[in-house]
Amino acid sequence: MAPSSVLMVAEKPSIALSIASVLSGGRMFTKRGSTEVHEFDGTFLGFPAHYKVTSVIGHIFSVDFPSKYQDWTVTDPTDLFQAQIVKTETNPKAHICRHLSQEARGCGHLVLWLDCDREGENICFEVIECTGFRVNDARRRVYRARFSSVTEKDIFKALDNLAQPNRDEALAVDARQEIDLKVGVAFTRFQTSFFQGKYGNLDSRVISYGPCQTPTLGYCVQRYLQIATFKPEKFWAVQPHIIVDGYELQLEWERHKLFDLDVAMMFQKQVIQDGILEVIDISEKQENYSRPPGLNTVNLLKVASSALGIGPQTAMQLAERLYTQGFISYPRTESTAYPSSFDFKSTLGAMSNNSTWGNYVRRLLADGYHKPRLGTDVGDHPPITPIQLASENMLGKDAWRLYQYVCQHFIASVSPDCKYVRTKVEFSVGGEFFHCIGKRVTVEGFTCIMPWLAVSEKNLPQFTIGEKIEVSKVDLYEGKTVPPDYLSESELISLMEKNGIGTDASIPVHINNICERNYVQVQAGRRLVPTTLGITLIRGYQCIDPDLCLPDIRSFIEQQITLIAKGQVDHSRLVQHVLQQFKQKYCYFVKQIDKMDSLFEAQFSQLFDSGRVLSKCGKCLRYMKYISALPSRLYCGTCEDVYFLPQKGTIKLYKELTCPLDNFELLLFSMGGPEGKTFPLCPYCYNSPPFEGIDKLFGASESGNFGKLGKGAGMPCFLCPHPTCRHSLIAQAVCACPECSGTLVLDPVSAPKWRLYCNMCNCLVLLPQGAHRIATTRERCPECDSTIIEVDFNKNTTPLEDGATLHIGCILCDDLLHSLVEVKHGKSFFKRMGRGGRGRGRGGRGRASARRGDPRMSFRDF
DNA sequence: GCAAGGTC
Repeated sequence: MAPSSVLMVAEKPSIALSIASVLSGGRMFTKRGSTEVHEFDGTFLGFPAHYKVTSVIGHIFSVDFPSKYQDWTVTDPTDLFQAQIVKTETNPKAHICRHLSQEARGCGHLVLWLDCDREGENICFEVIECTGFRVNDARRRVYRARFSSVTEKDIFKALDNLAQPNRDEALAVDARQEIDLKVGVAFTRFQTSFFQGKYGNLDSRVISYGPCQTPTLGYCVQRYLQIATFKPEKFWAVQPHIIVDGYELQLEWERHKLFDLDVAMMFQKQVIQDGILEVIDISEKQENYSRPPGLNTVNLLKVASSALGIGPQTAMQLAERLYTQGFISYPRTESTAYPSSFDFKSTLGAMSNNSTWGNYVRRLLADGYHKPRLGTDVGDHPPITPIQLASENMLGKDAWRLYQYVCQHFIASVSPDCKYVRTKVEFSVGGEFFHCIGKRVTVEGFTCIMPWLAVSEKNLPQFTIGEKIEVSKVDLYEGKTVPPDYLSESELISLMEKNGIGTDASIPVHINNICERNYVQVQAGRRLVPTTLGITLIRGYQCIDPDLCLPDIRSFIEQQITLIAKGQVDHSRLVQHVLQQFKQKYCYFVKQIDKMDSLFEAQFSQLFDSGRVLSKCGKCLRYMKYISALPSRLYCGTCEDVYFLPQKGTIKLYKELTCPLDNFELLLFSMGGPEGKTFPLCPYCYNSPPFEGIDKLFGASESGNFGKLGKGAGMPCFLCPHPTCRHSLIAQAVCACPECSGTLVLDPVSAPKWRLYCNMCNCLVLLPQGAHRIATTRERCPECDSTIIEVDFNKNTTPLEDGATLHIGCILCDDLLHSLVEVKHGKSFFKRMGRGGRGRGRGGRGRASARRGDPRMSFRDF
């Protein structure tokens, strides 16, 4: 009987490799593919079997709305709460689903080695779906391997105790995905649409909302508000000094400080009047300063931010690289407990050849390293440890600093605790009590390797109980309470972890998000300072519905979906119930948005306060202002009208020319880059096309760039069918586009690099270069109906005989003109034009399908 | 254009 095939799937390629290496004893064949497949023969459940071990790369699918909900202008966000959702491949190019389906063919068993958490359980079912296995199929069985580390012992143990995937846990993740998507997208679309373009200096592409990012921002703003509303208070402290063995010693007051000057002065007077201190108690205490447990992601990120000045996003990227290069272990883990099988000796051995800590490590190995602290084992991955020794020039500066910390932390975790003796001497004088504290280190322990954590020693002179000492002076210290500093990134990470906002992998993403959305800025010492936009948003939520920005919103969702995970409630009933609650909150928020808007009004300038004057309004003939903040637009302060403009380019006045239809001054818009189009437009027509159906007639709504710009239909002059205006399509069109159903029009300001561009796609045709002037005429070519153009060559470079400069003809049918034009598409040549080209490349793809409804001849006929 | 979660 042929051995049956077993397909095993892990969450990432590295785990697949580890599992295959263990099960095959290193004798396997590795096949490339979407992800690697490791094959070998062995026994499975007591029978001979052929193994194939492969992996996914995280989630295979992610959720989104169907396309009919994708257009912001037609979808009411309220409808999103009841919308269908679809799962699509997260990374279609990776073809993971196809890969799994192919590998599963002919396999009689599927073993799921996904990470043992809820997300992993969810991915199990994604894998099952792709492979075509069914959970309760007696002929093709599905098994779940449960493992807490990728060690030989654990892998074999898991294989001997195969279980079933847990659908409830997977459904809990489905629920979270749907709730996060619907709530996040609904709020984001609404507030973006509401505020975007309303205020002049509100510069934001999208004003996002999310159950993780918004509470994260909330923490930063909360601290900001504490600082902003802080009222400093004066306080006073009595500070007696004594001189012992020639050294002056300042004593601390048992009352610490008082906020009443008169009372503090009264105590000072009492101490001065007495003038003699009595030692009333001396106590010594052994203090233990614990070595750290194993390093997990969150702690690495905190140290990276606070001590190394490396932000979480960058720190994770560096750690990821160190991991793939084999210098450190897997960097995404919550666990701080080392697996029982961890080989401390060899890891320490690897560390012993370093010049900074090598000596220490060798001593540790010789004297016997310490058992690490217990830590917590979440069952995901072992703590982050070094794997092999690296040097600075192997890694680069920041990667080296991060790596160095991983090494130091590891060594510290198996070092002795630091121990010191704390001495407290207490005094009384004038009925008041004072003390001083000394510290003497007895065992440096792990602080040798983490010197920045060293206990600072303080020596005290010898005192005896009952001893009387003269007070040398009594100061009254005056201080002022100070506000806290802005929230540090490291503090924020702690808060997020504690309150269950995000995970070790996603915490850096959320922090990055609120930076990118312009809600906070990272300032010196990696402290997060909220921007006006960030503050105004949070204050707005606080006015309307504080729940929206509180951390509880995340824990609420988590706690609800946990009911699904435990099988206590039905998945879809719970999702409907939670969404109903959020929908109510959403509707209330929409109803109350004026409250938030009034805060925006106070913080952001109205449109008429900002912008520079650019062009004249055709209605009132006064100048309008150009507002460059996105989305860029014109604002007429007199008419109080807004005219949206094409985005992502530069705009200027076009020679004070005006539109014959509405008298608005024309503008010239240039898209970026050397091959970007430049075209004229009338601000009024651009927003309100004068001829019905114009956008549809010319396909502008599908042409990508123009139909969707700003909030108008987006009709520049090159789409305008005005019969006599010299800027219209009718006047500037030359011939059909060789690439699409558009029309090539003359770029009126392209001299001396004259060119035609397509009014629909990005096809570009270069005209005779260096010509003095090129213009369209009203004549048509009798052969192909293209517009006859007039070229006035430069007299020094004219190709015409006898030094003549003026030539009139059709660029398709006139031999001379045709030999001087060149088709460009984006940055590369794609087609050889005409008969006589001078060494231009041949080949390229075939032409586009037949013209639709454009009577003019095309390039095809050459 | 939008969320949060996995991994690269």
